[in-house]
Amino acid sequence: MGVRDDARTETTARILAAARSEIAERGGGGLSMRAVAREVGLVSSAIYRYFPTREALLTAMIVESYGRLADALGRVDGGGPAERWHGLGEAFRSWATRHPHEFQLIYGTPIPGYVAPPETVPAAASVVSPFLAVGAHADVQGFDGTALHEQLAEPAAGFDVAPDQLAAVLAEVSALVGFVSLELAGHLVGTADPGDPLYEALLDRQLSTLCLPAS
Amino acid sequence: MGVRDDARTETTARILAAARSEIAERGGGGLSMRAVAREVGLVSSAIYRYFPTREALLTAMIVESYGRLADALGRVDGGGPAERWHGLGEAFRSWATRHPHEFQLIYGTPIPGYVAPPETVPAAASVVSPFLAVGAHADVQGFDGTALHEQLAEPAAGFDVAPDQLAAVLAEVSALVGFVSLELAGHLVGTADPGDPLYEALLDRQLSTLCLPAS
DNA sequence: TGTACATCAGTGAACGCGCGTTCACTGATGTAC
DNA sequence: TGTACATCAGTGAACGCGCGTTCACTGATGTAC
Repeated sequence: MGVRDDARTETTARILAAARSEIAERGGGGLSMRAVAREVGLVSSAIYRYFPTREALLTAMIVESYGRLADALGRVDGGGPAERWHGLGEAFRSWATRHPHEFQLIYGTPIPGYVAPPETVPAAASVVSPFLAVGAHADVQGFDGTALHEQLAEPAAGFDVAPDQLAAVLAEVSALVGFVSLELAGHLVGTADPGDPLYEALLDRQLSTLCLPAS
Repeated sequence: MGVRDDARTETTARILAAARSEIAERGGGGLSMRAVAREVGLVSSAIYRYFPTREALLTAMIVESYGRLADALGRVDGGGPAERWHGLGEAFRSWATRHPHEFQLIYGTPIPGYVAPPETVPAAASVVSPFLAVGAHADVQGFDGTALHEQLAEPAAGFDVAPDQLAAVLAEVSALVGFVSLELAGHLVGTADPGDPLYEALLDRQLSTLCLPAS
């Protein structure tokens, strides 16, 4: 690792940071190679020494965002399954509130013309994983349709949970995504704004749906 | 209503239709005045005789999309509250699947730089209304926190429902939005894809959460 | 250790593109008398 | 009913802008002998 490699690592980091702040201002769809270069203090063409294409930079940002959200979830600890689910739910919304555009980047409207490459798949899974780890303790009722079980048998085995546990976790995580999306977009203004009490109630409802043991 | 007024009405309709097809191809963020003009067969500046600004055209599209979704929900009928909720859920997802970009336009990532004017608020409410009409028959358990009730007392009165009914309906509608968003974005590929069985299970879970009477 | 060559980060100009919006104009439609 | 004027839809040129990406270049860093 000579001077050159150090510089490359550092510049790459600065580009990613600049891209993140660009996304925070204009959203993922508005991410512009030239704007990022400007912010880093490089001439626009220099970016292409690091990311061959806007798509590549976007992919890096998406993977990084999943990672940061997963990290935030990973910091949740202690308590029994019920407390952990609750903690995960809080951490999820709290991260989204602090990084709305990164949240939208991964769970919002797909960016027109951008196709997520396969490397984003495990990154996306790393967010669902902690929820699944807790969901493995759920005594799920009602997610037991035949078609559903057939479809989910294989992926559930891969995650080491029962099919109805996977089904319930997917449904409940999508409920969290929905709530947070609406809240960030201002759809709750005029009714449940701020959203804290309703989100609390939603999490409590999830606990009773999932029949998670406490302590 | 002379020739001039007729022409104006018709051209306005053609512009809206063109804008809708543009949105279907590039999404709301990519809506371009010039592209719409091109599609209608007008010179680009002519659009400004009809919509003074891109914002205004976007607003018209948003209001129209809410209206179309509300219409689709309005076509759901028959049965008791449980069947109607189920029907509304199906109609919601079905409309979103048929008009993904219009769905994203209203429930997806806010368009950078666009601020929704007040006229979009009643349009948005017209989508929640049918769910609330059914939710008024719900025997809701668990959405009864003090803070939540205080916050929702006034809006709930406006909608002629109890605060815990409003809370539960908001939470459950946001769950539908979340599921459909994830599905449209391809987040369920690899697990619950196609999403029909899981969505069915989600609706069934909602029925039992809401304790809606059948028949 | 010193020299010759290869690598590669960053430069600056250029490509071709599309965008929102303004403006002076034309000609057809509408209105008042 | 006919004429004079006002309205307004649509035109075409122009404004100033930002974009992604390519390319030949320079000079500093790295490597082989």
